[in-house]
Amino acid sequence: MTETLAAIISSSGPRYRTATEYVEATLKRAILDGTLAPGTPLRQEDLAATFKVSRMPIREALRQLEAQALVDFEPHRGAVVVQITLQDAMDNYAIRGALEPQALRLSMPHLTDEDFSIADEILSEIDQESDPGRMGELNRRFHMTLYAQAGLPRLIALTEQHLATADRYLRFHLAAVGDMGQDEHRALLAACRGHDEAKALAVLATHHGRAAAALQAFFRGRSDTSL
Amino acid sequence: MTETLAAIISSSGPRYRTATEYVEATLKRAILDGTLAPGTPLRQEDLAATFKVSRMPIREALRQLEAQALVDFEPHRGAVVVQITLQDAMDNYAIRGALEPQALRLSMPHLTDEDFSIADEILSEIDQESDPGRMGELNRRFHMTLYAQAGLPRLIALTEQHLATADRYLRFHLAAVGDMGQDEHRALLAACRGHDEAKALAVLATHHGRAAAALQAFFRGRSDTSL
DNA sequence: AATTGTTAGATTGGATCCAATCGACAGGCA
DNA sequence: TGCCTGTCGATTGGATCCAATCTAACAATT
Repeated sequence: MTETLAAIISSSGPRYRTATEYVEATLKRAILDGTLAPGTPLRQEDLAATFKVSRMPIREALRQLEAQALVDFEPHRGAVVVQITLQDAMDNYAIRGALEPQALRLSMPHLTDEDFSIADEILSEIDQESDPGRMGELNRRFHMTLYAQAGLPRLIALTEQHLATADRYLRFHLAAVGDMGQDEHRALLAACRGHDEAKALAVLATHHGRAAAALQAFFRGRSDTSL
Repeated sequence: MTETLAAIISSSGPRYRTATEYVEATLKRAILDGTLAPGTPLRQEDLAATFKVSRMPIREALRQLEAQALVDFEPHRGAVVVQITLQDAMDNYAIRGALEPQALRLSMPHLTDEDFSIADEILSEIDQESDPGRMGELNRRFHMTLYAQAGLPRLIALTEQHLATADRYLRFHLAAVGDMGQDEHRALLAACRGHDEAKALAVLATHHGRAAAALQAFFRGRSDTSL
């Protein structure tokens, strides 16, 4: 874990205002993209050394991640990256199955031609991409583009957060199915272009249903339901 | 603020495992029930003195509250209780308008007679209650009773969290309307008893719509949209 | 008089230190 | 042998300390 994490750290992107912010964002990315596997214990001392800060910003960052259900905290026993369970995955699909249609409904009437062409472009990129991590990001960006005009920042942020945690499952889905439903993506985009709300919502529901079913199948092929 | 907060602290309820847990739960309750008004600056030193702990557990608790969008953090300027804006309230209604029907749909088929009688009892309590803070809690418990059998812990927790933040608006709603829709509560419960999913979802949508409209009216009667 | 530069106090961010708790292992005892 | 218990190292929870930054008041200059 340490090498890869150190690599992420040095690959400087945006500048952060505080160490806590920086640690939180980096750890979050590492958990979501699988660099930090489920169940990994997060030793404060080790992380402090890796990030070259004291334990305090680490602790604050871990608390924030706890509130986002990305790490589990057990008093005096430390934090671990939360496991991926079939239960949690289904839970996530149920939440997104509620939030995304709402976001889409509110956003659809205000989508612009520019939004549509951005979405088009993302779909092309997905076709050419093979790296699962990057595909997850593109998938998320495609969906969020369609929800972006909902006009309600909290709803949008919440939806994005749950789409992001789905990245953790998406890699298994990809392993099982091989594609991520580009046909449905295109059908969804077409329905949005045509301002056909009913059609768009139906396609979105199908999209979610297929993904959930694929993930269930993946877990059924395994002995345990956690990982 | 200090007196009331101190009262909350001394009114010992459950025992907490760590000071951080305790501070977080107490601050959260104080923010949600209005003891800590929107915009209140949260000085770490003051809170530490009030809670009789050092600043560190305070900081960790504040970070968790930040992740729950209950306090705003500005680097080197401290934390303040987030403002209540019409925008945020509408955002909250949109989120609950997505989550609660989903929770109800999944829970309804598994509701037991005991659940129904618990819900009955809560409705009676609401009738006899006049304190706004306590009414908010009872309202939340009524709704959550109907969602409790959804079987998906994250969905339930997320729904409860957003119902809880609604307590912050509920007092204005109560001030404007005077009652909290007990007729609709009873209609909703009856529909659940009769396993009439369509009816229950329709009543729930009406319930939300009325509440949102009342809150908009309340804000329209004011010069600004924040508070 | 208004604006800008400066400085002191308050407050937070981060580091270091100490105390409390947990886990593992070794040894005593039935 | 199996179980209980006590001790020790590792690790976290919490306290204290120092550095960085912000705010506000005041002085100086135009």
